[in-house]
Amino acid sequence: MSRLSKNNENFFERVCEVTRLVPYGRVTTYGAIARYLGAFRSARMVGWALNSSTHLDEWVPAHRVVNRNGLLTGKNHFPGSNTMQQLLESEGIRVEDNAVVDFERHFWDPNVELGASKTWQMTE
DNA sequence: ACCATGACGTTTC
DNA sequence: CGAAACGCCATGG
Repeated sequence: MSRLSKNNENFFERVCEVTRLVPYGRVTTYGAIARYLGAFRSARMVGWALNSSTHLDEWVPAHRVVNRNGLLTGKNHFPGSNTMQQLLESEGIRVEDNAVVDFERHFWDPNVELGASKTWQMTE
């Protein structure tokens, strides 16, 4: 956290908040969170924020956040060897080869679930 | 101030 | 359909 601009702090906090809102047994993607925060182009920053959140005292279900392919790309950053996978499996999510099985079924999009889809036509 | 890196995503070959 | 390159934005050296 050192020298984080106000804007960054806001972004960081929102990322943690949204991640905490992910229901039990569900997963979301970095892109979905980024889009929900209005920074679709900064999907990488979501991972950056979550990475920083790991050292926070507040528990953040970062294991429920995967990349667009449903791959547990961040599992390498969790303590232990496959903590992320174990956490997901303990929630009823089946993981195979570092990828979430039936990813679409477990996918939880904040833009849809939170009903903030008013910013849909932002593409054009 | 510049270059290299990263828990991503999309486009191009 | 699979791999590579590019783009984004912030951090670290």
